Amino acid sequence: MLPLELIRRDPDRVRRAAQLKGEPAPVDEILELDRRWREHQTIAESARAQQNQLSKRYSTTRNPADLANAKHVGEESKTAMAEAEAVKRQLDDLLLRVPNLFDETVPVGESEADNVVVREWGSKPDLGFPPRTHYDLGESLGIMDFERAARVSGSRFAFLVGDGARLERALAQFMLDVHTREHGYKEVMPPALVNSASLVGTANLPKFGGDLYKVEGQDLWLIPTAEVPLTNFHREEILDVEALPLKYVAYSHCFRSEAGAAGKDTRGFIRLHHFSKVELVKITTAEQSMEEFEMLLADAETILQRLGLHYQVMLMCTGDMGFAQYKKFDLNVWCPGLDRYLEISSCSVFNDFQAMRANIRYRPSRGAPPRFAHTINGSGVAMRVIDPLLETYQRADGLIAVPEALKPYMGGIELIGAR
RNA sequence: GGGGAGGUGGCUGAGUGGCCGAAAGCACCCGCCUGCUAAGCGGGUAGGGGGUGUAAAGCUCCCUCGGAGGUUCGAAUCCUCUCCUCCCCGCCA
Repeated sequence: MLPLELIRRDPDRVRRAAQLKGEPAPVDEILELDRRWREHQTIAESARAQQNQLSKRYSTTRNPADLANAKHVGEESKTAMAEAEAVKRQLDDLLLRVPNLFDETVPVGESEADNVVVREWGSKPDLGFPPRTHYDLGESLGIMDFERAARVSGSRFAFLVGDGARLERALAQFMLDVHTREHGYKEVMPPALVNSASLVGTANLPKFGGDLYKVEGQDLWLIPTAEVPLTNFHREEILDVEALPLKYVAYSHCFRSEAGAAGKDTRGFIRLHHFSKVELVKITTAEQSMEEFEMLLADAETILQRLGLHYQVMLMCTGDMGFAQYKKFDLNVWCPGLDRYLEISSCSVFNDFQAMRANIRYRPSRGAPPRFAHTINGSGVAMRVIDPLLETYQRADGLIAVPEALKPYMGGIELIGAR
């Protein structure tokens, strides 16, 4: 969230940022509630101060008049305090609904049409035959099964079978190895269920609960991404500045109910209720965060480069970047069969927006007051990288060549789908 | 799931109704002392919020001893609920 102090001092800046992001921001209500909260709090606290004084005096004098007065102002303070707390609760709830500001380098725009390609790597492959889609290939090779998944679970689920399942395992292993051995991330196996406080921390709640699966009757939710447990790993902590940046990588399963998304990307291994990915999370100082963000993006790109997949780096515009993000890049990988780019990674920096919600701080130097950390995350990368991989490495005979980087992880096989 | 013991500051740990935002120790910081270091001596060091202040500092008030309620003029301390940790038993991948 944004500091209340900032909203007080420069409400226009907050309003403008929200407007350019296409998000509502209850700035006027907040200012009014803030005024009322402070008013009630002042009354309550001065009554309380009187009560403390009288109580203290009574403890030595045992004067019945002090006791009576203490009781009286005690009641006054209780009433005013209740009022102040009620207002504060409303205020806090609204504060959680104010979108983040954005970096000055973010292009202003309304939709994905205004996003900017900042660089490309590789080029569209020329297969020399009409390319097939990954789901066509996957089903005919028997490595993806959507029909049975629909029967077992419902629409938008998938089975990976045989070499397909092995490919997922190989990719996870490969990505984790690169990030832990070469990029210095610490591997984590996080819980897939988290409580609502964690989801508030990463800003999935209170606004986006509809996208999540919740366990009935319990304060537990299935994670939509490992970002949630990884970022909240240090919730309510004051970190040692020497330990920063903290870098974590996790392979996890992700669950999204994707409300309202019906009709788009209904075919293929694309928009599933349950998928997996490798996620990168960093916790840094304010000074380091932009540099660490660029490095995290490069770490994610490394995976695509090693896999030999053509991609573009897309800088998201204000209208397409989301509620919590301060700046965001997508990595879009070319899919010859789908004949379009598919988002395989999304890398974001949040500044202190999440850290304020999750209360993650560090002490810049000994004796200095704690400051909120900056958080960064990105997919490194999503398992649906399988899609461009199948489509890029398909052969005219319908089999899939195993990319060099994955060969050590695929048990020596050269071709996927060969009997 | 059943029975028992606990959750206090950066850490260890005392505190069972007011003199406690909290002893003592460790760690850390400043100073003294010492040829240097160590030891010793003196002092300091929790977080959040309101008011005041151009701001930093300062001054002042309030809150916080896992969390939420309650009793009381007054709660770390008493009561209720809840979460978490540890030990024993049961069950289990």
